Amino acid sequence: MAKKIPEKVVSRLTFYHSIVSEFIEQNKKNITSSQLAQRLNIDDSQVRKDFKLLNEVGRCRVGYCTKDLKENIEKTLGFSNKRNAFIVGAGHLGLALAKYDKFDNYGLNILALFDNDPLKIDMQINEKKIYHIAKLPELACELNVDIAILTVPKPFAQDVADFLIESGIRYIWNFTPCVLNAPEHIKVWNENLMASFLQFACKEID
Amino acid sequence: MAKKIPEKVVSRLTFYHSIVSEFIEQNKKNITSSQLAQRLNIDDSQVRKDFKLLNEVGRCRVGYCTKDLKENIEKTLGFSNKRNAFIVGAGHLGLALAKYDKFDNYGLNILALFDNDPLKIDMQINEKKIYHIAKLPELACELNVDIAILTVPKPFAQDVADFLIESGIRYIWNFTPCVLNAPEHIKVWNENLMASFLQFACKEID
DNA sequence: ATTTAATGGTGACAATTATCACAATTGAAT
DNA sequence: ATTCAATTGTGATAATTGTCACCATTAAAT
Ligand SMILES: NC(=O)c1ccc[n+]([C@@H]2O[C@H](COP(=O)([O-])OP(=O)(O)OC[C@H]3O[C@@H](n4cnc5c(N)ncnc54)[C@H](O)[C@@H]3O)[C@@H](O)[C@H]2O)c1
Ligand SMILES: NC(=O)c1ccc[n+]([C@@H]2O[C@H](COP(=O)([O-])OP(=O)(O)OC[C@H]3O[C@@H](n4cnc5c(N)ncnc54)[C@H](O)[C@@H]3O)[C@@H](O)[C@H]2O)c1
Repeated sequence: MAKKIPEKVVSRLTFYHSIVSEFIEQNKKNITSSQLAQRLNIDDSQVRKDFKLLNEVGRCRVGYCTKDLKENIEKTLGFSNKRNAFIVGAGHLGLALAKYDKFDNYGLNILALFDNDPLKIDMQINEKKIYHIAKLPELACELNVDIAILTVPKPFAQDVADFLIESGIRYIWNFTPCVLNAPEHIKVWNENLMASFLQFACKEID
Repeated sequence: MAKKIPEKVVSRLTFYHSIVSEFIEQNKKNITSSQLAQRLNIDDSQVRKDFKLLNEVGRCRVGYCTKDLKENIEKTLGFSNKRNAFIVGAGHLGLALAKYDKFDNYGLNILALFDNDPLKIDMQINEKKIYHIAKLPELACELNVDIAILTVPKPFAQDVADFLIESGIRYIWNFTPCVLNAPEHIKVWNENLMASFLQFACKEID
């Protein structure tokens, strides 16, 4: 195993997966590289190159078998390789992420949310409970969670991150507009919506 | 003008901007490539290469002037080049985006939100009003808006997108897990959180 | 004035990613 | 059976992106 899949390919694979799932729902047995390419606005040879990485073979004049393809993508991206995580900050964004149906299926198990607003404590969202942030160290240890999704307001982001790190969190998926300061052994992944928009804006609008 | 800035560089520039702004708040006059690199966990020569693209020159043993650098990044990324947009779907995610303070500063003007839930109509969020979705065609025309940020639940995504396109929307920033079907002249930009996580997961956690 | 060490600048190279062109295959039409 | 056209597979090539090594510069220390 352990074939390294390039970053961009990973991104496309998730899109292929989504489209293929749709085809399967519509009882379509096959899908061609150009059907996928058209939908994503990319070159069809790109699609075939991607599938070659997965050792997925198609048939001329027919395309790829949707069922096989879907399973292959799921295996490649490791959707069955579950990872546990907490959401920290049960505000609008935190709740939206907790509701996002894809995470559960795709290997990211969100076990609970945390907040410091007394009104929110003990609420349930999508079968996940909201705990007081003070409970996090204990629960992180107990449930063996080392991934946190950070969605608190900007002014508190650094302090909360420090607290998470003290609590044993090793991986922070950062949705706040702060570029966090963290020791080297902590992995921070900044979600960068602004950059995403600017690329959209530059590439597509100018 | 019109120097093309590569995609990855755009992403890093937004991070540099954030960190430099912080330095300026702290009254720091200069910042070095290695300070920036360390914070972002990248190579310091990368930072210098990026700045070379902006024609930003630093001084040996001193670094880059924070004020100049910030202005340069803002000019390069076109923050003053305002674009108007609507948010369609005023749920958790839509409201979180409406509250995200960065957009306004960085050239994306969100003028209003739209929903079909009577309870939400006429509410205000962050000085933006929520309108009934039926009002969208008229307002899009009147306010000259051709960008929509799509945050409705998955089952309605395609139908709503079709409606947006009929209403004159040309650019759709799609936050739903659907890969939308759209005619060629419509630009769709899929925000892909799953891919983002998988990259984080693969690169950093394995 | 001289030395030193931190820092920027840059060319060479390596790795990744995308595009193009076209041969090979094969289902379907005749 | 033969032809045709759609489709995959893939090598060549181009474009983008990242890393490394090392020189040049200069503020600070002596
Ligand atoms: N990066 C992005 O793309 C993006 C997009 C939208 C929003 N955001 C950011 O996400 C963050 C959350 O946005 P939102 O709209 O959900 O805000 P919100 O105000 O709705 O939610 C923040 C939540 O954090 C909680 N909180 C505050 N301090 C806390 C603490 N010390 N410990 C635990 N919980 C705490 C609050 O009680 C609240 O429930 C903001 O930083 C926002 O800028 C980022
Ligand atoms: N791509 C991502 O990274 C990501 C992350 C989180 C959520 N999401 C997606 O974003 C979408 C919204 O998530 P959410 O948590 O905000 O959901 P939500 O249910 O809180 O909000 C959806 C809103 O859309 C409104 N709506 C429904 N049908 C409509 C219609 N026809 N016209 C106008 N408005 C309509 C609803 O009234 C509601 O206010 C979902 O598709 C979700 O899967 C995507």
